[in-house]
Amino acid sequence: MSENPADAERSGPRVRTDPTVPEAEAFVSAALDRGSLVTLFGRCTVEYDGRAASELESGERHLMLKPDGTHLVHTDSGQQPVNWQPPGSDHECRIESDALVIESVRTAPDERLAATVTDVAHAAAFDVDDEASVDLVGSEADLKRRILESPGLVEEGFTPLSTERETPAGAVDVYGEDAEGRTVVLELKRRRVGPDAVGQLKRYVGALGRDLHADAEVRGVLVAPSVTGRAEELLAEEGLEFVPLTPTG
Amino acid sequence: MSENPADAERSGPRVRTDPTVPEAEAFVSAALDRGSLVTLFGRCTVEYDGRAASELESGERHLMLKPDGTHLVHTDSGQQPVNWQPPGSDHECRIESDALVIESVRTAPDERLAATVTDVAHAAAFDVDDEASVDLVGSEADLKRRILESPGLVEEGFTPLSTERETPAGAVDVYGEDAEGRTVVLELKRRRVGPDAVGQLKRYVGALGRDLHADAEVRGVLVAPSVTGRAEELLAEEGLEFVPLTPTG
DNA sequence: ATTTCGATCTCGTTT
DNA sequence: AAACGAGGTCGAAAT
Repeated sequence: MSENPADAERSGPRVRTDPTVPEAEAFVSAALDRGSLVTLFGRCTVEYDGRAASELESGERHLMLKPDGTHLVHTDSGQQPVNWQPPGSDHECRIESDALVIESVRTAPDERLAATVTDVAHAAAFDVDDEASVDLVGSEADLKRRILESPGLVEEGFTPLSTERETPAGAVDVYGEDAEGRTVVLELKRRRVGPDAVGQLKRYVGALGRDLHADAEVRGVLVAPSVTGRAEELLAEEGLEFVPLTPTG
Repeated sequence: MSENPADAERSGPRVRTDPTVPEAEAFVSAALDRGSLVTLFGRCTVEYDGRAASELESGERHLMLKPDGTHLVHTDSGQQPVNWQPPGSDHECRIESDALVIESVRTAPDERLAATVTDVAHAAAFDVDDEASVDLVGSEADLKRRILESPGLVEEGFTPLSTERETPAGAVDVYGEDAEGRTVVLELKRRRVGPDAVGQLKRYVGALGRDLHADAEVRGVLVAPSVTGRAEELLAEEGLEFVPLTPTG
């Protein structure tokens, strides 16, 4: 297919509605070569093989092909794509048995997604200009910042000494000492936590206890907005503590 | 905006290229009322407030509005949307200061995503017909099936007794006994595992030990394709075992 | 390249 | 509604 004159003139999106399969193949192929973001809507089957394997029978779906290799297959419900291929893949498209096959492949791990589109209802190609990146507030990093600025929020007399303290069990979130000079390990979570975080904290406390003198007392404190019932039991069982605190004031 | 005659005739997607903001507002509003899947491409800013809070400065992005309330904002890279709103939200669109504002709101938790589109390059609405669901192979459920069919894969003489065994720490993946009649707890993972899975297994073994007689010996076995170094250390430290096995033969 | 852990994790299941 | 764990988790930082 030769370049559509209407496309050459404009700088905006290129669009085809109800193209034939050969038209769609030429359109998508050219758009991928140009490094555009490509979207398609139509009836297709989808096959995945790699870390697992999956089959998706014929239905209408929305496909998105990103220039970084991402391939997303969306239905009309759910936040997550029904099928996908991660960034780093190579997109290829071809015609096979009168259908448009779009295949995205990557290595390490070896995996492959193939969408076979029998009816293309719509195709579009966008050249994306986006320099901005998202500015987020309310993460665990914000909780850490809040504690370092106001250590008294954890408890009267708490003094942070390090946020990079390495242990054989990994790096602890915040390492410091209390008013009596006892070692304190903080495990931070931005939201309500379950038993997993208690396990993590326990590993840090144990590893740090072995790292220091045998007679050293190490306190473990979980800092989060709240804890579940099971996590509370585990905390008591392990002699660990909890301080309620949110990432934002 | 009155219904475009070309739209009424066709059953396929409805499309607008380079609409004015009022045209786009009417188009999106009608499509949302119809329960269509709506996509837009254009220059916008995005604001989120809820579980956290974020700002995204002006740039070109792809928006997807699903009839279930999902709102996805994609850039030209990355598998994940740069901003989003989960299913269960209500979409609303309006004009504000010559821009198209699309806001998706939900409660429990209270959160809100608003995209302010200053230039609409493309808008489309699709009525999705998709009955099929994905058929996946290679999950943890497949690994469990494989073990129940061939318990000898775990070890000679292993006998599964239950896959629903409840403990105070939750339900164990597989509960059984070895050739000597000792209780065995299996924790299954479909892929290479880190320290978290060891912690999980340890909780089950501990809970089951307390549940049974005080003198009962409970073996804990992690079944997965492989383990990381730190997980291996933890296994040894806790007296737990590892059996290499993949979900698929 | 691998390991580790956070995430506005999402999603399903069960209580 | 809350809790709990899986996920083809993804993504980023550290090693």
